[in-house]
Parts: sequence; structure tokens; C-alpha cells
Amino acid sequence: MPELPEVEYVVRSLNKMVSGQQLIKAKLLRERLAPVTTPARFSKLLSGSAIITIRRRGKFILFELDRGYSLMVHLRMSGRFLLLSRDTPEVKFTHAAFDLSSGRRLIFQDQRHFGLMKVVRTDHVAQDPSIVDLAPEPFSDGFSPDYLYRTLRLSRRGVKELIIDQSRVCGLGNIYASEALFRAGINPMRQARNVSLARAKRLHQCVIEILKEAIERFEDIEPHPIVIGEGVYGNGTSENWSVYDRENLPCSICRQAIRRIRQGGRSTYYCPKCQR
DNA sequence: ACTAAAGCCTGGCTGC
DNA sequence: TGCAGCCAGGCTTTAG
Repeated sequence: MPELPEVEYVVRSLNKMVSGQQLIKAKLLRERLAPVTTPARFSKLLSGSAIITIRRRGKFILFELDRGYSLMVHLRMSGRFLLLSRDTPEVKFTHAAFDLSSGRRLIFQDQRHFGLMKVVRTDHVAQDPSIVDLAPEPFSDGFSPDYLYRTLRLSRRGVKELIIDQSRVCGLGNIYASEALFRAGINPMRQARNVSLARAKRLHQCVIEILKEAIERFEDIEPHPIVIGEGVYGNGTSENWSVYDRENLPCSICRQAIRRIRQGGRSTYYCPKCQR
């Protein structure tokens, strides 16, 4: 569900709302949320630890705890955090719960059961299999125009499919990938290896712009007191986007109808005239 | 090594 | 109103 800007917003919100607090008690309610550990071990490793800070790497949320462990969280499609009072009756789809020293309870709720958690030694986080292969952060020097061009040159896949591959470009999901390609004027079906250097440079710039603009938009949203990140996940109306979810609506530039196609089993939206 | 397709889940929407 | 079928913002695993 959430892509890099939404995860960034959740991380910033969590830092404001729960960093510095102690996890008095951690409870894993759905075993498959954290498949590499047992509920007993999950509870034992986390209970009593304090949250030093919360970070992001790609779309992963990393709670850095004292005592040398970190809690890695991936929201996938529908995962989210809620900050409740401790006497709130159990919310449907609650898969983990953390009683905090503030007297409140942080829960992880996930309707579609795709979300994942893992407890990892903090000094091993960077080497964790799900982190180690991630592409450079889009706002880091590692994600350079040259990096993107070289990466595109290596793939025969469509450029849209390539840029949502987190090991090639990290942080984009289905929405922002379509949006970045529209702004860059690149047809999503174009083979990645056939994107010219000039267009790769343009795409590089557009990826950064699209992500930064989304993050900035979220800064104006009044934080929801309970659902962390609410108003950011769901601000999915076709008015917010240039092409995503706008099938058959006119392109903002040329008025041609936006098209929807399937790529890798997922919808891609684009303007057939502006994107070549 | 790269790529396509299936799989993981629930719920909302559309069309019959 | 009921029901089948399709769709959903992500990622991993499997098979080719």
C-alpha cells in the first residue's frame, strides 16, 4: 500500500508520538506477522526495551531499540499503526500490540495480512536479506542519473516494471512509478534498456521530484490522533494524480484519454500521446 | 542471471 | 438482495 512518501510520513509521525518510550509489553497476536520467530520470543526480545528512534530504509520501518535489537516492519498493502488507550477493546485485524510507558497502546493492524515484522540485531539490520539488496535511497548520492541509466541498460523489462523493482529503484510503488514516467514523458512499456541517457536523466529528476512533492504535501495534513498516517494512505482520489486511477479521463496536458494497461499483473496508467 | 506468474489475505465495488 | 468475479498502493517464491 504505502510507498516511500507514506512510509516516511508514518516514520516521522511515530518519532513524534512514541520515540523515547519503553515497550512495557510486546505481544504478537498473529504468528505469521513475524514468521521467523515465535510469539514467546517476540515478546521476550522486545518487552522492556526503549525506543531510541524510528528510521526508514526503502519502505521498511525500523524501530531502533536499546539493548541492541531493532524491530523491522513492512506495511505492505494494508498495514498501519494505531495509538490507542490501553482499555480500548481489541480492534479487528490487530496483529501485534505494544503497551507503552506513556500508558497508551501501539497496535499494528493489517486487514490483508501481508505486513511483516522481524526482530533483528541492530548491527545486522543493514545485512538483513530484505534490506541488503535494496537499491540506493532515492535522495542519496548513490541514486545518481548515471546509476539509473546503467541500471536501465541492464534490463529487457518494461521501464515501469523495472522502476518498481526495489532492488533497482527503491521507494516507488505502482502509483508514483506511473506518475514519474508521465512527468518524464516516457512510455511505461518502453524497454528499460532503450531509454536514452537524456531521458534517464530526466526520469531520475522526476522520480526525486515526485517523491519529494508527495512528502511535502503530507506535511500540511493535520495528524490523526489515533491512526498514524491516516489521511496520507487514503488520499487516493484521481484528483491527486496526473495519470494514476484516471483511465479515460483527459490528460492534463494534451486532453487525450488516459489509458490503463496491465504490466506484471498490475495496472499502469499513461498518456499515449505525451509518453513515448 | 533474468523474467513472468502465482501466491499471500480481506473487503469493496461492479454487473448480472 | 445475493452472488460471482474482479480489483486493490507490495513483496517473495517458484518455475522456466
